[in-house]
Amino acid sequence: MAAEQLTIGDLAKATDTKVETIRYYERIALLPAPGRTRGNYRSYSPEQLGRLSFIRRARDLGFSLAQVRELLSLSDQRRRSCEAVDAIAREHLAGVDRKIADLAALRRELGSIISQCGHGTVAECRIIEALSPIPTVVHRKSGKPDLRC
Amino acid sequence: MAAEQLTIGDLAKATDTKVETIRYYERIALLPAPGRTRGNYRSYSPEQLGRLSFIRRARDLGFSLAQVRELLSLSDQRRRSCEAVDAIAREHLAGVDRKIADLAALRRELGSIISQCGHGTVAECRIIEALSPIPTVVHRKSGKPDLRC
DNA sequence: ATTGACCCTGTAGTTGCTACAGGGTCCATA
DNA sequence: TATGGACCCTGTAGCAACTACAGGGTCAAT
Repeated sequence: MAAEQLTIGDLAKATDTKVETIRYYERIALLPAPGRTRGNYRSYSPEQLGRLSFIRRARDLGFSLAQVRELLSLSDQRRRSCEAVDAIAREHLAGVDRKIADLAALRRELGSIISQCGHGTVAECRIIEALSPIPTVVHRKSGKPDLRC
Repeated sequence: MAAEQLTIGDLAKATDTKVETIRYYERIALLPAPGRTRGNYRSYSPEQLGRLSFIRRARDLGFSLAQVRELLSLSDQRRRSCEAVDAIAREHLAGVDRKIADLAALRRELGSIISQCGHGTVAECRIIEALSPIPTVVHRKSGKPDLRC
């Protein structure tokens, strides 16, 4: 392989990505199909390494592949205002904030359920109990049963 | 349909679950196959409603289907100690804590990247820059490129 | 010549649903 | 009695974002 060129394994090591994942990115056209060697091995330029690093970094930060795709296409239009880039990042940040809030609420509830466990038998277990809301079943004369927790 | 029996739609409404999801739970044997009416409609007992409620509540609390399966099988052994139940719940709680910590770290990093955006052109955009660590090329044996901004 | 590490394609699995397509059933109303 | 609409049935395929083979080919060193 020529001096500057890299195998898929090199790329994988450099970016801490599985070889299969790189081929997957190629299949979904996130990475352009690289050249091939005489033996039909993929042969990457350093530029492709940069592109893959970008993708992996964005993925590590929790951007979806759709967002990554958009960021990549924006980053190619160097003279444009970076407003759209900023918007994507802010939107993602808001999503992360929502997720944190949701998990915090969940954590509180889970913690309180666990704290009630008296370590007795399953029959008396408060955890199981807390997970078993019994919905009331009300059969109405003129229609479908009305059921709620 | 007999007095106490419920259709799949009743169950869906009562537990805020899609009909397809209930059939999916049956397919993966999380719910037992119910009886059928003459017209081949699924016919559920209130007991099945309780089981589905349990599943949905646990899912809402972030337990995986594998964990739900385990909790369900434990909850059937009423005379056992609830140690195992407690362990699953605690393990899940620890997982939630890890996720919160990860997201908080991500949030900090994302926030700092965004704050550096000068709102100029894409060429000068710090967000894109922060996402584009240029890895050192060539065949390295150990370590990966420094992907920090 | 042989080994072993690497590469190739293609397909199927993962998790937890969700969305049809193409039919059948049930019941109230005209 | 016919018909319309709401509900139900099975089966299959799709989503994200990979991951894991199977069954082979290539390459460099010994």
